[in-house]
Amino acid sequence: MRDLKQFYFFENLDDEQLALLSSFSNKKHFEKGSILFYEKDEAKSLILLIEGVLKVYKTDQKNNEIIMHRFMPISLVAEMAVLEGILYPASAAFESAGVVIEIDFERFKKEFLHNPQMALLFFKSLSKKIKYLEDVIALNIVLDSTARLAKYIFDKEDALNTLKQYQVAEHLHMTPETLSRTFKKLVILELLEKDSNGYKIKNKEGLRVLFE
Amino acid sequence: MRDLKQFYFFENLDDEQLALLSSFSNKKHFEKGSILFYEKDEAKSLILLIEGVLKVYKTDQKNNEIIMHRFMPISLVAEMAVLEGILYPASAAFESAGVVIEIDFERFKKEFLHNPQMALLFFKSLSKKIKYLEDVIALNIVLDSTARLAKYIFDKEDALNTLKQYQVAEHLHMTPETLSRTFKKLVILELLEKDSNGYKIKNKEGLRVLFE
DNA sequence: CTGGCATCTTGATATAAATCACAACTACTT
DNA sequence: AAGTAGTTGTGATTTATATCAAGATGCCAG
Repeated sequence: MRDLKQFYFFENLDDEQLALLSSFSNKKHFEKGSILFYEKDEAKSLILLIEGVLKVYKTDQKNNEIIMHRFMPISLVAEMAVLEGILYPASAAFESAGVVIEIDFERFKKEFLHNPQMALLFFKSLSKKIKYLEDVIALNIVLDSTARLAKYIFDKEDALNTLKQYQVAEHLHMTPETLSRTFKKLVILELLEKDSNGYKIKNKEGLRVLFE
Repeated sequence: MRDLKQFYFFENLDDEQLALLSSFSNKKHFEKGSILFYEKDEAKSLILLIEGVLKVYKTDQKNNEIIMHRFMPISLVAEMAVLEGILYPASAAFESAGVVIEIDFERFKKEFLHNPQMALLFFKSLSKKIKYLEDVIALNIVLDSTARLAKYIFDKEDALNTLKQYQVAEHLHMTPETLSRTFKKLVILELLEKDSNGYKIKNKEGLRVLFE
């Protein structure tokens, strides 16, 4: 119940509502690499990611993973499947240890959907995701790899060295080799510098020029 | 009011509710090329596209248009801005004559958000858009231009020659030159044939092989 | 029907990024 | 401390697609 409250989604619920919600919610822990759901599994619950990094991906015929979405806490994951009552269109796996809360959707619908405040929160969560996807499109289809990396660094200044480079490469839809070369290029341009902890921004406005 | 009812979104409303909704809704007609809203305009209404083709785009420093989204009827457009109460993050223009219904969001929120059925419809509409965007990502980032065109043709068999080729090229994020060459390739592979009305599918399952 | 503008096609060239191959570095594990 | 697996860096090569430049086709207006 405390876990539910920490999620901005539910912060406006009173204790009674929270207790009700807890009665059909379920907290689960996962290890790095474990699968949250597989493509074509049935979707019965709303899933809130509250800890860890979760990737949603498909595999093509050559067994390449296509990462559709990478979720950080706190997010609502793959709500489409539950809302539409269809099977999961992709698989989800943890890239770190993680924790989720599963909320039984039938009960949720019955008990909470009439609450306008709740509905509005839900809308916002979805539209946030829409914005995220639109950004992914703008980032990946329009910009070249240097610009993509520059924008990525610019946006995540603080969290710059939290992902492995090959994960960043996946996220930016380029190969690790290209990423490595692109980092080097930005160092040569004196926009970044590299020390024992990884890369650090040296000239933030210079980065901006590359993608705007 | 009849216009509202035709939108699947509202088909479950009774007459009283529809009348109420009409009282703060507004139907507007637009000519080809006209602007529905500009980037940084204030968003006060929900916008339903009920006729025509609407593009949502940004322009970069070189004045290239980046098309974020192309809407066909019947869609809910750019709801994020209203939901979050922020300025439009992109501009929208009609590529054909068009009709929209604008619904005052404040009133909508007050009158309808407590209706669970309505809320659920709203959710579905948003999640439909999420799915669309995920498809755009899967289509454009992962597939090469031949596969993109094959999938496009496969999905729109009937509406194959409704857009100009340069519009299709935009949609598939390739140049008209590349599109032309790719069409030719598919004809050589005997998956398509070309007659006076344009291209026609000759081997549909053959097309599928290219993108699956 | 004819000139003129849009669009589409085709060819030649340039370029960004993927791929392939392997070397260098890092961080665990026993 | 050495060995192994996982990660990152580098060079050489290939590939897909964009770009540049012209020509061909279609299509409307007078």
